[in-house]
Amino acid sequence: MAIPRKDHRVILHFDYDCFYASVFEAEQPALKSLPLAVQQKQIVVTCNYEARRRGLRKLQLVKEAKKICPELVIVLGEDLTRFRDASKELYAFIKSFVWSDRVERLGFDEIFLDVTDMVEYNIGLLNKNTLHDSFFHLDRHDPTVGFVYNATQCHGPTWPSASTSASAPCTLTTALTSSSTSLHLRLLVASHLAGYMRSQLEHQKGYTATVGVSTSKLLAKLVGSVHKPNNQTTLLPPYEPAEHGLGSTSNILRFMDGLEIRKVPGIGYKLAHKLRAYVGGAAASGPTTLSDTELGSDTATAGDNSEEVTVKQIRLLPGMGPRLLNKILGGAGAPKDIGVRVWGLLHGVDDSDVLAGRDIPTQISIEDSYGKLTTLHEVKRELTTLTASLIRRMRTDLTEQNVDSGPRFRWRAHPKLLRLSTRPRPPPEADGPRTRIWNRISRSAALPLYVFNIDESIDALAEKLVQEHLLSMFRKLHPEKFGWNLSLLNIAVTNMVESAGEQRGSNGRDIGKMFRSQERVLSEWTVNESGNEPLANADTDLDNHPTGTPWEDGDDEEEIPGTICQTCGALIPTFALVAHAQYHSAPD
DNA sequence: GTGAGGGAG
DNA sequence: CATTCTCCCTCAC
Repeated sequence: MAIPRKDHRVILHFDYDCFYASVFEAEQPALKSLPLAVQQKQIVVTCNYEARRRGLRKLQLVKEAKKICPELVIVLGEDLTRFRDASKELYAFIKSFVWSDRVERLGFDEIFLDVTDMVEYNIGLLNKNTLHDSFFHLDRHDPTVGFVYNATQCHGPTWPSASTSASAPCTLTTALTSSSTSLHLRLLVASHLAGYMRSQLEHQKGYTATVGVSTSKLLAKLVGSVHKPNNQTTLLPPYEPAEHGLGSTSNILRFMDGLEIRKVPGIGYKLAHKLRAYVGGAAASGPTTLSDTELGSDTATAGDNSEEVTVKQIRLLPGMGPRLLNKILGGAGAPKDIGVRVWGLLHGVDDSDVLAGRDIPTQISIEDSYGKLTTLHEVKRELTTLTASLIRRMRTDLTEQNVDSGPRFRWRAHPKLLRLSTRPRPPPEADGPRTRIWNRISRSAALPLYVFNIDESIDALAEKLVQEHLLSMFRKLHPEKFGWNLSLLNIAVTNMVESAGEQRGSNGRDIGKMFRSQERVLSEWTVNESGNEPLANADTDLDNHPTGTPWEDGDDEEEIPGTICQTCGALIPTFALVAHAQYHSAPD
């Protein structure tokens, strides 16, 4: 069995252009020609390119935005439902092109695809004599499905750009035998797939995307952003210095070197700040002056430190390497391997796989921010509103309709934990050089089972959850009777335990089937009075269960004595109650 | 297991 | 500076 080589992977990164604004434009096409901004609270979270042409930027205050562009059309985007729905729809659309299950969503508006198998298959079918008139096969089993393309050149822009004479253009003029050319061909073929998918996305769904083509998530994402919006970029070989003769350098390094460190995914605000501080402070004295005390001081370099620092500058610092990066970036709470990881990132190294999308999230949370939230009465009202939204979300994202005539809904997963977070507003005059930003604080507790009762109204459940759990959690967070001033409330459910159904991975289907038949067994017991086997037996006898079930052919809905399960909403016959409760109790 | 904190869009 | 409203992961305890 061949071991798949990481540097042979072909990865695409899709990034929908100004996604929130595009969702509104797709709903109301008349908006496309107007400057459009999406508002959350006092912030413009994103705006379309009409608005950007007039000088608007992301994350600007609405006040400033209006001043810059008085004719700006502003829509409210605090409710994320429409964005979540559009994101899911586009994800399913993109996924339908891809053969492997390696299609990973990042946030609402980005997708990574591993298209190695599609590219290899299509390279195998190329005819060297008619490359200019090739056919890209999108279906292994139906040779009529696909599109024609010119396999003698890349589709769309490249990095370095085709016009720069220094590097080989993205064409197939060289021998087909060198390793560089084989990578070249893979990326070239992938660029055509990317172009085709972008046009399908635009014409069938009305969304444009910016796409990157390379061999890792890191590189595909970074190179994609070279040509924005509504375009694509392929990072050309050579990817190894040795590949292209003496004196040449890897395009990976040349590309990475030009980037500002903050642009590199994995180097966030904090790490970039530490790196810039080191460049600014250690330039004169060198690496030996770096002491532990110096590293702990956040304020030593306050004020300045906003200078642009590139990957190259960091890489070429005296003594730079994983060890020094560990000293600069390590410390309390930092990952142990931070030095090696960042050193890899600076060199464009990223071995992480494109993960198959999960269909159950690890966490669901709802939050709102407030200008004034100071009384218990207000808090209780807001908690109730948020909780109702959260339960609504749990129902849409964690349940599915049953196919048969058992209970109408079944929970696909049960969160075990409830968490309440708040963010106290920083006291107005606690300033000076020691100003600490107050982050969120949180408390968690077991999530009571009654929230899973589908038959209870959402408002009633929300009221109950606030009264019986969230208020006491709030008191733990804020023991003082008053005097607090909150800028944010967040309620989350976490620690999902999947009840049954789809799992990830190659044999996940079989495991899924097994659990599904367990579900079927349970459902049968809710309607089948004649069954007398103990449920525990059904557990160990899944495979022998008859395929025909009593109610699948008949449409009879008989009235059966029993109890509605507080956990899954199923009607449980009295004799099965104990076993059913055991089924719900979480495995350790 | 809990809560803080850093990363992402 | 974070700001919005999320989601994911790792760390010290």
